[in-house]
Amino acid sequence: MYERKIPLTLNCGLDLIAEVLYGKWKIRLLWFINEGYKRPSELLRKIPDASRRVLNVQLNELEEHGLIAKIIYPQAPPKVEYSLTAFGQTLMPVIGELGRWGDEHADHLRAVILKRMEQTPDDK
Amino acid sequence: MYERKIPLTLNCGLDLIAEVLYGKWKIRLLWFINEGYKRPSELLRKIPDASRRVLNVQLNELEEHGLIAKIIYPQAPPKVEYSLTAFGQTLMPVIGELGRWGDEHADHLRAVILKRMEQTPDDK
DNA sequence: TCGCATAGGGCTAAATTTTGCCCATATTGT
DNA sequence: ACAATATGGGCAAAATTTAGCCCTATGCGA
Repeated sequence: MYERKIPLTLNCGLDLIAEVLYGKWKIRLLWFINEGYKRPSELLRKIPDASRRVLNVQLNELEEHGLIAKIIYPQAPPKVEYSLTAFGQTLMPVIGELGRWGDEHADHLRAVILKRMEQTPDDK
Repeated sequence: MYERKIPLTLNCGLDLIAEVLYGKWKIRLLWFINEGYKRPSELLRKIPDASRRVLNVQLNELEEHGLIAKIIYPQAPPKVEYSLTAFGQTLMPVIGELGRWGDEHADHLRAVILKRMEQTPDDK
C-alpha cells in the first residue's frame, strides 16, 4: 500500500466525510450498491470507465471504513456480494442531496464546466 | 494549465457536483467564505495546512465555476474580497449536510479511519 | 484442451493534484 | 535602503491517485 507522507487532517465533520468519500468512484459505488447492484462484475459493468483494479481497491476501502459489507460465497467460480451496512445507509440521504443539487443545476453546471475547458483545449 | 488526457464524465448530478467540489480545499474555502472570511490572506490563515499556491488556484476555479465572486479593490497593497454568489449559496445547505453527517458519526469515523492506517504504519 | 466468466492482488507506469520556490508590484513602517 | 504585507502567476518537483498488465484459481461449455 501507499505510505502517506503528508498527514491527514481530521478536525471536523467535513474532514471526516471527505476521508471516506474521496475517491473517483466511491460515491458511484455506494449509489449502485444501494440500487441493488451487488456483485463486483455488475458494478464494473455499471461503471465501465473505471478500471477493474480501482474498483476493487475502492470497494475494499469502503468496506474497511464500515460503509459496505462483503459476503463471499464459497463457490467456484467465486461469487461476492456487497451491501450497505446500517452505517452506510445513513449516508445515502446525504449523497441524495448531492445528486439532487447537481441535477437541479445541471444546465448551469455543464455550461460553466465546459466554458472553463474551452479556455485552453482540453483543460482542467 | 494542465491538459487533461482522460475525458471527464458529466452524466448525472453527482458527476457535476463532484467536478466543482473536487479539490483538497474547496469545500473548506466555501465554508470559510460563507462564515465571512473573505480575503485570501485570511483564508490562508484559517487553512494553514494548504499552500498559498493551491488556495489561489482553487479560488480561481470556484470563481470560474460561478460559486464565488471576486472583488479587487484598486489599492496598493492589493485588497481582494471573495463572497458567495447566489449560486454558491444554494450549495451551502448541502455542505452543511455533509458536515453534519461527519460530526454525528465522528467517533465511529475516526475509529475506522485510524484502524485502516494502523494496518501498515502511515498508510492510506 | 482452449476460451470465457468470476474475483482478487502485485506491480509499474501514467495521470492528476498539490507543494514549494521564485519573481513582480506598491505601500507602510523601521 | 530594507523588511513586511498583500496578491498572483510561472514553473518544476513531489505526492497521491488511477490505470493497465500480469498471474492465480475454479468450473462450464464448445
